Amino acid sequence: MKQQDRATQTKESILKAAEHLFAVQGYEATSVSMICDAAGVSKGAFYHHFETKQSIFLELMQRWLKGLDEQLVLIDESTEDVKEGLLSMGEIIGQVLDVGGPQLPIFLEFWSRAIRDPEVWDATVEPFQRYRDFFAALIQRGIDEGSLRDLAPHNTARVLIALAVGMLVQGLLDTGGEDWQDITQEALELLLHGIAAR
Amino acid sequence: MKQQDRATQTKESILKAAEHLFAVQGYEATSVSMICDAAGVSKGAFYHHFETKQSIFLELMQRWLKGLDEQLVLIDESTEDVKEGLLSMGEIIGQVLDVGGPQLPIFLEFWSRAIRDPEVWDATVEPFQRYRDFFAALIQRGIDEGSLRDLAPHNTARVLIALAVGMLVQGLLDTGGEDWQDITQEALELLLHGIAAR
DNA sequence: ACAATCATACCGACCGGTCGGTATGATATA
DNA sequence: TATATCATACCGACCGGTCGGTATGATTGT
Repeated sequence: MKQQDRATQTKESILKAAEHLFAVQGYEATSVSMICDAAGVSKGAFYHHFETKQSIFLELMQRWLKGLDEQLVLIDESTEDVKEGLLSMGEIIGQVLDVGGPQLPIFLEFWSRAIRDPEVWDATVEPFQRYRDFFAALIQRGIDEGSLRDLAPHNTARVLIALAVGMLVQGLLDTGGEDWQDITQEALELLLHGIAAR
Repeated sequence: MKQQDRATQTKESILKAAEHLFAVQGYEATSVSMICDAAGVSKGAFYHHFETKQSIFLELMQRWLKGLDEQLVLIDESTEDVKEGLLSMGEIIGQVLDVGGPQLPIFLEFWSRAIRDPEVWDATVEPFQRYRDFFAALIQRGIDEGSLRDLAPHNTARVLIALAVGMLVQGLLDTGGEDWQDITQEALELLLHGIAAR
């Protein structure tokens, strides 16, 4: 096999092992050695491909958010009706809880880190502000076309994000088998009642 | 001075130092030795009063939640109108962000722990389910007296909690000087528009 | 004397990260 | 094509340091 192929394969197996261990045990509780063992790779290999332990998380986060970004763009393009676009956020949350469920706990860990570490903040929080701006723009569109009340778009977007984040956190911590996608959908409809033009 | 008085004083100074350090640096980043240094106390004293490092956090959490409980009871008693009672949640969030602001980041840290550690879960998450039940009861009251639409009270309560949690998280992570109490108040009014009987 | 309260010294595990060295594929030269 | 040279990928022992926790003795009020 070519040298480069082998290299990327190694790096990929490290990333995969790290992703799994982070999800199951959390970030702090996972040591670099454990990642190496799980990946069947030496510590030297690890530090050949990654500068620090934190850098591997940041790379994982980047990939993860990229997927979210694409979903948002998809919604943006396929959305004619503004209200419908806002409602579709419920689907996203359901998908996020389904697909990325096991890895979501790391977010809590890194949100708390983001408060003190600017590098972590850039990688984990800043993207969410982009999402907020996205929704704010969508809301502005709704106001312009007269389907939404004339509310401050940014604040309203904050409310939407708050709803999403709060639902995610509850979904993580509540052990019961609630269907959070349904609940979120319901909540969005309630909110829309308040936001929609009369 | 009496021996017991001195003992409680020591314990209190340990708690105070821990609370401060946890707030500033986070839980994991704060070592037992640091707490002892800050409290002007030896490690022996620490482990005389607390079984483990985690136990000191649990005690702090208990006290903290007790304060929240009292506020809720206060609202419950002084509330004649259901809608008004729900709106007052906005004030609570504002107060929480004001008073307990510096210590809130620890919540993120322990929510992520709560997912794996049942003891932490009991101390940090279970209380919030009581709050949810509280709001569910309030909503039920509103439905009974006809001021609210006939929606599933538990799910609606979840939405309220989600809003609160989401606002708190954003308040922690957004560096800008937004007035989250105002925004929350606005959000609650929007939601009430959707919930209120027509 | 005796128990509660605290100080000191210390333990063993583990952590993120480094470093000297090697194995192996890529590349240039003849 | 054969060989010398070099760069990349990887190994695994090891380091300084920190951590939560313990064992034991001194002090002090009762």
